[in-house]
Amino acid sequence: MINSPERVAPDTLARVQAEIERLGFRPSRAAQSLKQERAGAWGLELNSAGFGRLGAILDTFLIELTTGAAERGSHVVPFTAADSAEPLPAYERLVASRVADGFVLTDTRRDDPRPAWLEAHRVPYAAFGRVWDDPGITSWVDVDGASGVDAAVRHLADQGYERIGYLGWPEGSPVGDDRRSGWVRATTDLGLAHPEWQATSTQSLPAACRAAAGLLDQLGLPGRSARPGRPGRSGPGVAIVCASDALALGAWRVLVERGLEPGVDVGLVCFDDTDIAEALDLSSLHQPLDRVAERVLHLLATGPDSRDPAGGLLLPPELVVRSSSKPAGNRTTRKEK
Amino acid sequence: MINSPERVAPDTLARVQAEIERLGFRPSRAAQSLKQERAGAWGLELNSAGFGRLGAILDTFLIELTTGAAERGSHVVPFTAADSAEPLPAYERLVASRVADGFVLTDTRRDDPRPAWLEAHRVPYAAFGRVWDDPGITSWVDVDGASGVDAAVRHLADQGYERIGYLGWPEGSPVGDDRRSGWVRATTDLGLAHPEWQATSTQSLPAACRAAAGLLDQLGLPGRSARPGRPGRSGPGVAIVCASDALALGAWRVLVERGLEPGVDVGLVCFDDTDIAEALDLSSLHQPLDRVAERVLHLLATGPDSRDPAGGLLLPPELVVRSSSKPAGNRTTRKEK
DNA sequence: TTGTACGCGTTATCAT
DNA sequence: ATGATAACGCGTACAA
Repeated sequence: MINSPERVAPDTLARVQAEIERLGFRPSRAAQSLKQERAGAWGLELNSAGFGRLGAILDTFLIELTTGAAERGSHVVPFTAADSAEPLPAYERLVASRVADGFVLTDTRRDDPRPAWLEAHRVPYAAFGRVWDDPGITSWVDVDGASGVDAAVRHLADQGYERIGYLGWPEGSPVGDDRRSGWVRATTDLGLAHPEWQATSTQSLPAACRAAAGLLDQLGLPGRSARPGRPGRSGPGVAIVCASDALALGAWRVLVERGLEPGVDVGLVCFDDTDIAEALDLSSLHQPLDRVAERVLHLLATGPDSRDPAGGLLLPPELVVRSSSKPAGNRTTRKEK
Repeated sequence: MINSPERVAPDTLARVQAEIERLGFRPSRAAQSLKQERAGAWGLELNSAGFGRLGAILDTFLIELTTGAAERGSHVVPFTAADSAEPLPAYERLVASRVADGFVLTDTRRDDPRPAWLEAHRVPYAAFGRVWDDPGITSWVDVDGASGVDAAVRHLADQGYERIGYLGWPEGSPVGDDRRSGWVRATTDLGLAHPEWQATSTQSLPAACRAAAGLLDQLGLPGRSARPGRPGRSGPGVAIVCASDALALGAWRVLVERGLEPGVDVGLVCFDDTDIAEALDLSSLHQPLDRVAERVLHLLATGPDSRDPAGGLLLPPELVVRSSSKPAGNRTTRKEK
């Protein structure tokens, strides 16, 4: 009766509604789950690695996911795998005890055992991050790193920077290679290609600093000693695009140490738009996590769209322009909060 | 039979176990919840403010909480309040539909409506963060900011720093005032008290930089220009304790801009031990989130301990010593990863 | 249009 | 020691 109000007399409906209000009645989730044979919840594996790699991204994603799920009458159940190298038992438990109807995958990687296992057990899932192992799997959403970096390069070029280098992760990581390819593509298109203007580093700060320092030297940047009077510019504008906020922090540090100001002296754009980017006022590529969450939940609810067998969905990140990509000439005020 | 194996004949038990294995039987969580009239889950409100203020702390806390809950056979159900200023309806919904048996509160604040509401409705809860409004409530765990900062000051004094300033948040926030009191206490105890050696700032970087610069001037620190040859030390060692990693980032920037090296030239210790502290190699006060989570879950499971009516539990943070609090003389190697 | 009865999967109680 | 049964709260199919 509650679930099909149109089949009931108006006055009885009103009477029932009144009682519901009066008693504060809410259906019991457990009883609903039992009857409907579905939990009304999606599992989300929390692995410290994921939080680490994604920086402050995953917590925002969790909020979006939680909010979106609530709008669709579901919950998110976070869980951890005892051994993050062997995540399957944890998934199996949740499925077997029917705590989760399906899963949201994050931190997808090469040789990820989860998609195959979930397919084999006919457990619904949707991934934030491409499913790299099987192009036939389309149940994912990801952020288009290449087009993001491409846009960053074009933005820098628009701002007048001409010598645009790239500070990325060592080759081999799918995400890193994807992002780098955007730099290659855009600099080539713009006639600014210099394949040697790149450096790689892990996420560790000392390594990032070393890599950034080397890259800046390559790009022909004068050290602090060479510019005592701080003249406007010392040649064609130099800029760096970084594959992550952590790398950008290293580059930022080197700039500050050399007495250079991000933006004015060297352009800097990074990926992920975490707290760090905001704190340092760095231009950054912001991932549309709300739309990712929406899409993931949609995939979960409906299954991969059979009309769209082409593949998963690639969402472009949005470039948030801050002072680190504004040359002196282009800005009105400086360092105002 | 499963739940009281001692009341069953050994051979039948074995037979049943074998079938359980063979069939892969797992009790349905929904049916259990229905029968036992408890959800087996604890609600956790996710508000962007909390994630913001706590920095990268809350995501780690969530992992600890999730892991700990799993060990006790429960789950964590994250949820968001549509209007974070009016969180109660969201709590009410979860209670009414019996999705959560109780709640973990974070981001407790003055005039927090949640504890009173939960008490009134006899809903179990435990807070990470003191319940400021009612000293009679003991269902909380918190990190002892005062003793943490106290320890940081003593550590700096041990390392030979003598002029120890404090960079904190504006007065009025309970957490900030608590941390500051540790500085007051320790400097007084050590005979190093200089109430004027403090500055306040919000979490924003420009503000933090301004405050840090002013504080350093007060502490009598020479600028870069005054120490061209970089002599070992230019007077009694200067150090700053910061109320957060964000403030420390501001202080760090000012130091680097002035050509000073954290630790060698100016001691620096901060609170929270987020990625930033680790990245910049800053000594930091690490919150024992695993123990906080343990205790919160314990409180939830047993209710506030009636034998311990004194109040909640205050856990001391652990000082992680990195290069930013090691004067040149005390260190063996520098800047090694 | 309204009422009733069954069953979802467990657990606990009660006879056997 | 074991097997049968009721009830947890809801949704739905079917009867009235």
